[in-house]
Amino acid sequence: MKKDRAITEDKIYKAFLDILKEKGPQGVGINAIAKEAGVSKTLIYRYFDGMKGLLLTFAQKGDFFKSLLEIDEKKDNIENLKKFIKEGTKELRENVLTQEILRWQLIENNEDTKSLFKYFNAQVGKTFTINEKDDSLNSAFQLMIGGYVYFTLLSKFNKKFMTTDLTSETTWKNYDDAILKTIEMFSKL
Amino acid sequence: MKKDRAITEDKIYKAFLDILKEKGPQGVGINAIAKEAGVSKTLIYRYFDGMKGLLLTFAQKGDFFKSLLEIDEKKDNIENLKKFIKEGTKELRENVLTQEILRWQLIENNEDTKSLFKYFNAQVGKTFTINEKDDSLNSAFQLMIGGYVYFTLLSKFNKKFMTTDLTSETTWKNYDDAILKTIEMFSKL
DNA sequence: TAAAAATGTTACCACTTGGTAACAAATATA
DNA sequence: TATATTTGTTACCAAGTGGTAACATTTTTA
Repeated sequence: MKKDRAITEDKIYKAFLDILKEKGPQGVGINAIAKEAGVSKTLIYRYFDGMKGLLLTFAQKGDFFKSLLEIDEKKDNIENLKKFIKEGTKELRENVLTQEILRWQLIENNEDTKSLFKYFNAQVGKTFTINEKDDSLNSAFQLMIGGYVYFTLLSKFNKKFMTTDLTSETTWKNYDDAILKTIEMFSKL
Repeated sequence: MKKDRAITEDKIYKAFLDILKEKGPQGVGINAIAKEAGVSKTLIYRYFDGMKGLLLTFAQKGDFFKSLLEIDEKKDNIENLKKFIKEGTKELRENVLTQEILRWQLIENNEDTKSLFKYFNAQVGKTFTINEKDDSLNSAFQLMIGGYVYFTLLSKFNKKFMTTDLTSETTWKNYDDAILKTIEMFSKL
């Protein structure tokens, strides 16, 4: 049998990502990862120092949130901000990995996840800060982004929120428009 | 030893509520409940038909969300709506049980939780529908409520969101104000 | 009071969890 | 080539999971 540590490490890491994407944070466990990777779990401890190290590697590689970073960073005028919102919300709904990390932060925060959340949130902070001038716009904006995250996560298990269809593309467009409209109104004050 | 089924059922149910409040959805398990109640787990199956029945009982009793129902239902004018928002958000931040059910909906949806979520969401729907007229106000309002829920749940494990302090009372007041302000602006269109 | 029914506990089951020790096989080094 | 070293698997461990069967005790009914 051929032996290659680099390949094995890759198999483990890929298995971790796949499980996180498919089963969410609850599915991520040593046994499950080893099984998915088709490899003995001993190697996860030897090469990654277990779950803790695996999450640290994940955090440092920063495989999440990448496409958002490519968006134009200039958010000083309304036009750029609009574009940023549109791209950002789209990215959020498409990037399952990012969704699962956000979900993760809602259900636990221990020694293992500590590093992951720290790196992730630093990344979010760098990307999502807008203006410090208007305090009420800032709050309104935060709430709406938070709401967008909430409904995105909710849509994994629920097709509807009250009467709103979370599977409909129109719903998300309405959300986008509502954010843009709100920002415009606040800007005209 | 004294034997009384009613008392035992109560101990089990209370234990379930306590665990859900303290440990969240992940802490809720047959063994944990039996231990907390100080009772043999066999009785949970005999009296409640296991987890499934326990959640059904919970759903039907409707111990969640109760204080919100006492708020004046008239939300036709701005003043009443404002009051409703203020009371509603306060209730959300104080009612841990409601928070944990909301959290639960973000991480699973199986045969056991089905009934619970159904009853709970029906209750939410009855309480939170406002106006069907203005579509963009509705979307904006939903997003902000969703954001409020998101940050409330997030605050259990995270003290901050970006630069915002989620433990500060001022933060939540800012959120309240932002919602009210947004509603006012939309109403004046 | 005697029999039947309801209530409760103990002990077990098979399965999964994270974690490690012992060993075998392949690769690198001398 | 001989010997370390690295890579990998198997087999185990203790603890925890949901679930049930067998048994003891108390309460109710006849």
